[in-house]
Amino acid sequence: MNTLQHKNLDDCEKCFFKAISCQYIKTEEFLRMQEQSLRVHFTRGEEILKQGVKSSHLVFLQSGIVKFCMHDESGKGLILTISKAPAMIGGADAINNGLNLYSLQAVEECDVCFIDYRILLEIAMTNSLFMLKLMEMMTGMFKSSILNFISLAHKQVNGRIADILLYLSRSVYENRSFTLSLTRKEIAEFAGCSTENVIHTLSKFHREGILLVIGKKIEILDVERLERISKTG
Amino acid sequence: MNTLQHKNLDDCEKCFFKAISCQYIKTEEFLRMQEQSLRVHFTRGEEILKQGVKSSHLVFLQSGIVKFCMHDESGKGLILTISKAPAMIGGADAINNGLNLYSLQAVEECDVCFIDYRILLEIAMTNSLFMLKLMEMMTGMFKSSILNFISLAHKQVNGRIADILLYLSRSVYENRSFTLSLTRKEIAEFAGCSTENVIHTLSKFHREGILLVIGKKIEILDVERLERISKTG
DNA sequence: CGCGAGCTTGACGTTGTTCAACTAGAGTGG
DNA sequence: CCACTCTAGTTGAACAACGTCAAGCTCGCG
Repeated sequence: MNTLQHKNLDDCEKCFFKAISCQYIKTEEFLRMQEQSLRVHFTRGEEILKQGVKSSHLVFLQSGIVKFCMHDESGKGLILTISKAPAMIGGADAINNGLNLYSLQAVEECDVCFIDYRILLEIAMTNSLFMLKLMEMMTGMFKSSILNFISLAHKQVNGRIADILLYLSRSVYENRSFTLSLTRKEIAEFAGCSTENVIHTLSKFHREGILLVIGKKIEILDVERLERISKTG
Repeated sequence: MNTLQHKNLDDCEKCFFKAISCQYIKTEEFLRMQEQSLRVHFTRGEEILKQGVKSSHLVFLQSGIVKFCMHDESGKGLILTISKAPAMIGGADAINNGLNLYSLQAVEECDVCFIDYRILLEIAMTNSLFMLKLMEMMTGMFKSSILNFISLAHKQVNGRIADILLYLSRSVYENRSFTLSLTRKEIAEFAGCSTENVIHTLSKFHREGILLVIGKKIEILDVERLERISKTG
């Protein structure tokens, strides 16, 4: 499936999840968790988590970019959201009942930690503040996908693409200019429209001087106009 | 704003939230929470919670049906989901940072409890199992709206209306035949389409023998066909 | 009896999908 | 080193889906 690195203290030293955890729990508790955790490297296109499978681990993204996706009954793909590291990206389902709501797939090279849910819970049970923090991270995870949906569900394609570009620029690549790690087809699955429509819209924005589009390289030239398009739908 | 009933032991006796809570916490702890809680009655159209306002209370729906809604920049309404009692309907935002993501509005006569978040948290901090249960209820709340979105975001109107009808029938009214407490306009805001389109689609389903539609009264005659429409988009 | 809100219908233009044809780069194998 | 093929991207045209508009309907309420 993919190269599995050994648990490596060096990797965990600079870990964001460790930093947060150790504000609340003792280092030896973290190490106990770490022993039962897996750190795995994924390359573009590999599946990190599979929709419908029982989730027994909390999933934390150390580096890279992932997509949250689903396949509906007709087989068409569908992207819920895109997240960049560091972030909690899965496992909240473990709390409830257990089946993953969505699949996770690497969009770029990724490092991912799978943290054994039982041990995590065991530790969290003795530490309310830590539990609260976990809760916060999980609801935050849901929140961001809901916000994405809201911006997408009731607008037409111009506005949706504008939203996606603004989102990618602000929250993923954190730059007005970026090199897409998504294909046009993936953008289409994110926007809920056809690939051709994405291309038409991108080249329209390009013609109108809102964007600079050269293959995978995109630069937002006129942020305000893009925001206006996002608002007017 | 609305008629405010006094805290009434009788009302709380049959409360679902109490039943769940008291599996984990002591009765006197619950009573302490109850003292700082408000039970409020709402009638159709009244606003229970306002988007953007700081949330300081957990909101629990005792009886009735509510809609989760938002207003986008252009002022168009937008319904995230519909929930029936008993359910946790708001306040998960309190954990995070505080502003309500969405508004809540009564669709029918409703009884709602506002539970002071600080006291709830105080109690939950001393009781991990209770905290875990709360966490479960909150993630469940998000989950249901995500599931709704998924079914809606990437289908065309036929499929979306079919989904909404199936959802209302199964999860809200719990009957193949029901009397809508929503207007066509509200269904349109749920489905993300125009009011006219809702009407066209409903009467098409009626003509084709899938539904019986007489004003607000709807009966699903051919569940299988409706499911097929939901799947094929 | 008249008014207004919600509902219904059909016509028409816009938006978006589908299809088919074409281009460009990246392997692959002889 | 050159076909060959595969995938991603691009373009335009035809067609279907959907929103908008305008008109009329129905029912409840004053």
